[in-house]
Amino acid sequence: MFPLAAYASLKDVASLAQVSFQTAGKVLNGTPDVRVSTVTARRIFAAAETLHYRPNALAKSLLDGATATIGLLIADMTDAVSARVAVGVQEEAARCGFAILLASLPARDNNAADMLRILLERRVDGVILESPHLEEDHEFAEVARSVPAVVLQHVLGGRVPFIGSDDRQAGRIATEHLIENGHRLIGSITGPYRRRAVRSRLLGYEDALRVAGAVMGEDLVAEADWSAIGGAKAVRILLEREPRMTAVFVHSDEMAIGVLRELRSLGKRVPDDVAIIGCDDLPFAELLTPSLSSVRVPFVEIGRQAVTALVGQISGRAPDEETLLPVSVSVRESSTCLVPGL
Amino acid sequence: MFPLAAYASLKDVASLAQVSFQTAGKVLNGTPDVRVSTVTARRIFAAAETLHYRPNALAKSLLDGATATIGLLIADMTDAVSARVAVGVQEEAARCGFAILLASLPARDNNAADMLRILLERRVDGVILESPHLEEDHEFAEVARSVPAVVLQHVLGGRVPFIGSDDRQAGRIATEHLIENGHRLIGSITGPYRRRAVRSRLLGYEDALRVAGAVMGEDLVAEADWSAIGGAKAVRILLEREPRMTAVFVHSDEMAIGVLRELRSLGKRVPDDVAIIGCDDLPFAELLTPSLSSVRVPFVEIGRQAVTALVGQISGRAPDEETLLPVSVSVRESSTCLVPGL
DNA sequence: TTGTAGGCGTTATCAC
DNA sequence: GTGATAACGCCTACAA
Repeated sequence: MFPLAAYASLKDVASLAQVSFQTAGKVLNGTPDVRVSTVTARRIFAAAETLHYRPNALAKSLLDGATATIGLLIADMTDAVSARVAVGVQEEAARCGFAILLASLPARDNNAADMLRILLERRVDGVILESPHLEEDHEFAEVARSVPAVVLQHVLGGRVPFIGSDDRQAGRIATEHLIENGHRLIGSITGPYRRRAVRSRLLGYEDALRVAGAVMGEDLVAEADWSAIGGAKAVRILLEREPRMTAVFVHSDEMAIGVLRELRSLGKRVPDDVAIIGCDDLPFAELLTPSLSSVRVPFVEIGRQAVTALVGQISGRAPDEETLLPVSVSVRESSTCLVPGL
Repeated sequence: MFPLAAYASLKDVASLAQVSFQTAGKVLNGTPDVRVSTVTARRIFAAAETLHYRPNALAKSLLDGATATIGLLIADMTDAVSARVAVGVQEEAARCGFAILLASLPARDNNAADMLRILLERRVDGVILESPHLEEDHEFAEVARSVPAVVLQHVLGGRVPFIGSDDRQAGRIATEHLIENGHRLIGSITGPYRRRAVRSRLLGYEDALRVAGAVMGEDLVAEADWSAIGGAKAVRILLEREPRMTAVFVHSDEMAIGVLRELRSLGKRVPDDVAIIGCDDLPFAELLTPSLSSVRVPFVEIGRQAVTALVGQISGRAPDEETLLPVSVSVRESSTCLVPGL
């Protein structure tokens, strides 16, 4: 309960052990050429023990210019996706001996610059940037390029190593899954078009439709805002435009919640009347009724690989410009007719 | 994309601006007695700009013995509860100008000591400790007492400021809610007894039963392990012991998922045959079918207040020994008969 | 108006 | 075997 000033220093230890602080340092670090009498050494260890001595990493960092700390900028930790990424980052960082300096930026105030300042002033060895809404921010991209960094969403001008999931594949396999279940008139409820991931998923969706010779058209696509309410509105619009639609690929599980609710209140059964597949495969997907099929995105793994790439980069290895992790389909009730053969 | 060594220092700025580094420092810090010619000042600012100068917080910390950084030890960020606490911590810390150094400890290896070492060596000004499974760890408690700290679960020997929710009240109001809905034979599915929060909730449950003159007894209580599967097993045991039981207070939403499933597979309707109320009120509670009533615990607020208390403590204010935040009941379908008057 | 001196806790190098 | 010196980047107090 005593203030930081009470952290013991090497000098405190040394004076208690009655040696010079350099000797104390050598002994405590196990320096190879420790030609110190066993008695002295024991005295030093004892002193360190009683004073709860802990080396001051700040001083060390000042010397060798590295902090063994990674800055993690996360858009919103409440968000299940961000939280999962953070877990992966933390796990792998711990394994590599790196600490995590955390900064998150509630969308309300656009204080990304402030947050980055906090990280950079503390001399993090590199940063991992997860902040979708800054995808089009010039200054943000500039900073990302000025420091060892890995981004989890594309950044204006590129030239920063990117780790993410294969969004085009996500759109494709989701749609293929619906096609395999006999659907031909398949809609899509997307996130905001300005997000690159959204456009990629849309491309994948179209890939699958084209290959299958299924119906395509603007009427079948509705843009929403990632929210459940947005999803609900979008599905209503789609059904007005194309009442015969029998399946929908929704770009996020969150929006899919709204879709399921809206369909229920419209008297449509899922999956019998309309099949649904979401995207992200968050834990709650299997808790919904009907349970929600979804494209599994390996968020934790993305976090882990971001650290791997960043640590590599910090130690001088040239990083890959882009790493795309594969996704898969988690099949559940919302996309599979309970009466097969239909 | 260049290494940390490339961070510009005050000296770099000074030599580019052709002044001594002390002058540069004064100008950039806006020191009150800046009697520097406007031209010189402008030169210095320009130099700082082109070099992307950022003060080195490490060096500053070395001088004044404070890092404006809080260590956050979180049991498991995957856990929705921990994640919410982290959000509150991050929010409030940002507001107070503190950074967060994150350490989490996957239960598997008991490396709490390692994690704390990482934080302490980096000279955090204080720590916030959320690690339920260390509630009975002596060494852990010892460390918590040796540094400005706030704990989010009780700690062996006490004497560390605690912030949490009023668990006894949680047990009481959950049970009262069931009683008000006409139930007399009310079971409880708890977390592990060794957890203090569990024992408190149990006390609150008994308080409510006693006041109402409702049935009490060991047969009505089953201990589980926080998991959905554990919840499922527990409810089956309770019903074997007391088939007439009409309501259950479950100590976590996670366990309540298992309870809902088990009841469904036993052919029991919720809430008509058995009413359920969970605890935590995580976002998924309202997504379940039937939607789950739950005791709302203000996790984000707990995180915020932990920071407030810690920052106070760091700046010398004596902290409260214990702060208990009030909880409330979120009423949903699982605990309220759709046919009122029954 | 600008520059100098000393020190924060370390470690590396080198001398006794 | 042990200790002195210098350096990392910054700040405060003081001298020119």
